[in-house]
Amino acid sequence: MRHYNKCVKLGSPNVRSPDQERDLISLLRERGQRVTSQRLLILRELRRRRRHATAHEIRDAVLRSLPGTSIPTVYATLELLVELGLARRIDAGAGAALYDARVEPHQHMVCRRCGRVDDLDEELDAGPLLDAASGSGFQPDRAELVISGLCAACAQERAA
Amino acid sequence: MRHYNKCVKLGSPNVRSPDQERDLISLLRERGQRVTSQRLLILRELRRRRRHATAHEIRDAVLRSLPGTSIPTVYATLELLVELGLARRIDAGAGAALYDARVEPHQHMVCRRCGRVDDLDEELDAGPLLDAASGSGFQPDRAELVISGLCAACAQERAA
DNA sequence: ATGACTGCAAACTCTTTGCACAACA
DNA sequence: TGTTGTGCAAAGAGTTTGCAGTCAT
Repeated sequence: MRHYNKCVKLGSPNVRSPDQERDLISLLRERGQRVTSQRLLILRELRRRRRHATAHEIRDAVLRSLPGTSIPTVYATLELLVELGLARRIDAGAGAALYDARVEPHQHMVCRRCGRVDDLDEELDAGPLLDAASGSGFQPDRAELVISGLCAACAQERAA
Repeated sequence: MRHYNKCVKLGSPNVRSPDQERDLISLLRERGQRVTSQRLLILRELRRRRRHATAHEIRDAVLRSLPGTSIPTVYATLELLVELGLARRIDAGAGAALYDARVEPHQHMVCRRCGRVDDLDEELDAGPLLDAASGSGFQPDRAELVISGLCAACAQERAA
């Protein structure tokens, strides 16, 4: 017999206003899936950050208001959010995967020295590429551009 | 005292004709680095494959002609080849990193179901993106586009 | 009440590191 | 001969899996 932390109930004072997560709630109900405090808070934390976050960063943040939240739950929830179209997963280099609540199209710049990832809000005309992909029998879903190089800080350090 | 496998000497019958790796040899000599049979064979194996390969696939292939080749050596060599501009590293999804001897610009399609990675030989006009990146202080190095979706086989299976 | 979800522990994979020996130059 | 490179073992990081117990519905 093992000892388990109790889950925090939905009515918990830590999960007061799920107004911001209405979209998640209705998507979950549509699919017959449950609305849990973990799911609400993980999305809230992801949205609160301007920068991309790793699963572990999200977990640390969620732990403050929802102690006991486990890493497997964070991973499962982030993957669920991606599936629901409420988050994006960015594979930048070998390290940890990044998650981002900004789902509107934008590109990323990855520093090859410090690993920093920044957004690049510039239009990308991926149309011809997607057409070419379709032509080969592939069913394209989305296109993601990653620009690698040196971030401003690392470039300056290296010049010195 | 530990027991070590002997390295295979350069003159080994397994590394007969390094003609195809002349570029690697001269690059190494320029930098004062050594020409080893591991480096020659790893590049040869990488070039022999039409598809991208993981470090472990390369190791398995190299092991046949050069028993004892170790994983750390394969990783170090692949990274060296990338640094020398003779190979490319592709980060497609969470799994293993892929390496590719095709260094001329081309894009990749990743199947979100089976993980298959295919080349897409289509021009990508990343100029404006790179300019925008430069404008923000970033020093762009290269741009890589990954299109995710369903490969032909998986799309067909799913339709059935 | 019941089945989906969570926490926990541990396994798994990929990659990197430290050190002793080997081999290119 | 000197120093770079390699093999080996093991550590490290990130992620996934199995199972028992819990909570939204």
